[in-house]
Amino acid sequence: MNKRQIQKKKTRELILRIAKEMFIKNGFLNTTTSQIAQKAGIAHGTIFLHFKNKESLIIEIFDLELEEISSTIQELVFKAFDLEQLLKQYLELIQEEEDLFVVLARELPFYSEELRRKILFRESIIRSHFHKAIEIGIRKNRYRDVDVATAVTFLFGAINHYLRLKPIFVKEGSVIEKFKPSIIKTFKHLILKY
Amino acid sequence: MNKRQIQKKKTRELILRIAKEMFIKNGFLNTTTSQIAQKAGIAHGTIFLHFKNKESLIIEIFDLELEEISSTIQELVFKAFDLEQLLKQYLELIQEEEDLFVVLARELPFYSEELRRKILFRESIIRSHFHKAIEIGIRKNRYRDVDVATAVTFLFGAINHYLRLKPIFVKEGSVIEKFKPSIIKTFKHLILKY
DNA sequence: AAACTCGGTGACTGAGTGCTCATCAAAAAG
DNA sequence: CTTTTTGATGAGCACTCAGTCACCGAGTTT
Repeated sequence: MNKRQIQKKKTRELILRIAKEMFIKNGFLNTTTSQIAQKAGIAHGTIFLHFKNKESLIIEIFDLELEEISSTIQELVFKAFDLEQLLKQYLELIQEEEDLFVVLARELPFYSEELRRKILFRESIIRSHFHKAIEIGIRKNRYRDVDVATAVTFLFGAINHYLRLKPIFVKEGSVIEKFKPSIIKTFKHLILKY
Repeated sequence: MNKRQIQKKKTRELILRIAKEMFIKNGFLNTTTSQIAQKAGIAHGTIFLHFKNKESLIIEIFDLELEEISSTIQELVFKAFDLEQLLKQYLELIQEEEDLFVVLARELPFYSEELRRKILFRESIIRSHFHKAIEIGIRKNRYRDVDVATAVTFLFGAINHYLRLKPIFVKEGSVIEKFKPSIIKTFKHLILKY
């Protein structure tokens, strides 16, 4: 790898890093390519030297992210095949660093078919892990015999509902931190036998 | 009221009606003022004769809508002070005609402070009704002693989750209709004693 | 019937967008 | 050292948007 190739790779990675940062902070639609270029300290046109267009830029970022989160969750499920632990660790995971997926999911209806399909695919992966964990609890006779798919929707919906509102409440200084433990506690309470 | 004033009022109402229709269909951000004017058969500039800007247009629509839904829900709670019935009727209500609020909530993070506050206010009204209904169930010893606020979030989250995905699934022809009864059934199952 | 009023018009503005391409300069090749 | 290659540049393109304003003509008043 010569000097030119190294520089090129570096610029490419810089764009990816800055773009991801800004997409997370402001969403996809609210981030302009000019802003990305400006913050990265490169020319506007450089972005389109490395990526066909704005969409293929986020798709690459999303795919990298998907790979990472998939292996993380997979690991998580293997380590803790128990709903409560899984739930707790998942909440910590998405709490720790603002997740690109969560931000993208907010703008879901406005994206291209391709990106939407990818986002829903990621969602289905996470859902399937919760599904499995609940199913096992039922089989072990620890959980009530509920409709698993709907229970997962409740769970997922509550988490997303919280994440959707989080940036607003955080900005307004309201305390919503107790939400995390209470989600775990309540769902446990709801699903455990007596 | 002379001819001119009648015409003016008529035009104003036409704009409100068409705009609401289009905001529901395509969202606020994806509807242009030109589109509204074109569909209403008026000049683009006429809109700004009646409303200061695009935002004050939707705010007026939203306020009218809020008034209507508030009284409807209030009535609903008085008629059926029981969670299952309330839930069922609420789901039917938002199912029947695509709700402006639901559409707006999808774009929530991208709006002005004022509009966001209004949307969250409407949300809090609905939540409080569910809250009340669950609390009563617990007091009557029919429901399990859960954390009510979180239970409402589960419920609300599940409904919103469904509504958020609905337009996508409907477009793709997938069947999601069984979701509505299963949400009621599962929540009832989760919250009822034994 | 003339003068005035005022709601409606739509070409226009200017700020923004994603994206392009002639040009440049530094690195690589000869 | 000279020529060629190539990544980066940024002014500028075509386009979209919300919002403006000089003008028109029907309605109202005198």
